[in-house]
Amino acid sequence: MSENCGPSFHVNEFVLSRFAPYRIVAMGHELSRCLSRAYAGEGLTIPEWRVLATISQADAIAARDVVANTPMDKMAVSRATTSLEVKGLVCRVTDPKDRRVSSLSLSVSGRAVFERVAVLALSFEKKLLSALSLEERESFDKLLAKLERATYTVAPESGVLDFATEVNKE
Amino acid sequence: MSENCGPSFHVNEFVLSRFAPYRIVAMGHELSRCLSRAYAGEGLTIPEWRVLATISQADAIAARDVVANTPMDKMAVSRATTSLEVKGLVCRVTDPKDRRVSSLSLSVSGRAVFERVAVLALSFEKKLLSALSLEERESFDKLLAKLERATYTVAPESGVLDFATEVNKE
DNA sequence: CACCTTTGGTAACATATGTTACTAATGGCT
DNA sequence: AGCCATTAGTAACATATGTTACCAAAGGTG
Repeated sequence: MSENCGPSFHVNEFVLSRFAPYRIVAMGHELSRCLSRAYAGEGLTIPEWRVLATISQADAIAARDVVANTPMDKMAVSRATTSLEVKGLVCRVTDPKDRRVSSLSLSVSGRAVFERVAVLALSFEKKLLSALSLEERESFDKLLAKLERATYTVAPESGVLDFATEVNKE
Repeated sequence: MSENCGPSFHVNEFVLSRFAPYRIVAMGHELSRCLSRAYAGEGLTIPEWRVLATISQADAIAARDVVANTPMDKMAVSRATTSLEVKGLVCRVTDPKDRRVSSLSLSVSGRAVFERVAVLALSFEKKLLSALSLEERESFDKLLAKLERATYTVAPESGVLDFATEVNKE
């Protein structure tokens, strides 16, 4: 009781509604839900839309690069890709140079679907950001970028922020 | 082709990595993953931790109020509450005034678990926000609050932002 | 006080997501 | 070439999450 030199804050400080990570997660959840209306109309699921949108950013892209550029593991990408292929929205071609990788590209109808959804998505973003002034928008963009950098500055291989060290050390 | 007076932006504007809602969702996903390490050590799942944290904010609270204050539907809350009760971390008592509602409160060990996790969570938040200066932190807080208001300013009963109207109108 | 409506919560089912292995293809390395 | 380590992707299983329908308790309203 006299050796009380642990973490410097008291638990009473914890108020869920003011806890930044929670607020971001909760908002992300709600945004996701709102946005899903845009692609649900096209019969797309969230991972399908993410894969579609990621492929759209290039002429062709390997599945592993989709994994590297989205918050999805390779299984999720694999599943979404398969169903997109079944729907005829993406073409999957085995790369002759390295027959392990499959090169993904949008079909004509895939690009059409993407464009219709993209228009809705941009409209949504516009409406959301209209809550901020131009300067505020720029400011938010910068702050978000800084936090992204902090978030993705990962511990060696665990792929996660190592926050326990600060607490556990004597 | 000559009547091209649709939405004012072109699809080429859509770049996933600059799409604000996506960035927020992706960051939320990563934060969630990082944070889960804090309560995984206590054997808690994400919804369990949310319920625990929400109950901790009051002496006792009805399950429906947990639903109202978290991004979870009532089924998710029900399940998490049941398992927390099984683990002896929360007490569920039927309200004698209205026997439909169950009043939830933390047990002694439940509070202990909460406090241990809360310390880790606060430490994590501190580390995350250390990427920002004090002024930046205040600024981010305000901007986030504005966006939250915009996000949760819902369409009548759908509970979602009504962004389609802007697009569909002639 | 019956009757209909609303509300809090759960059961049971369907779907989605995460995990662990496994296969196939490749790239060194000796 | 022969062998081991690595990589891309998937199958099969276990969990988790979402949906629908349901029950039991309240709250009105005639």
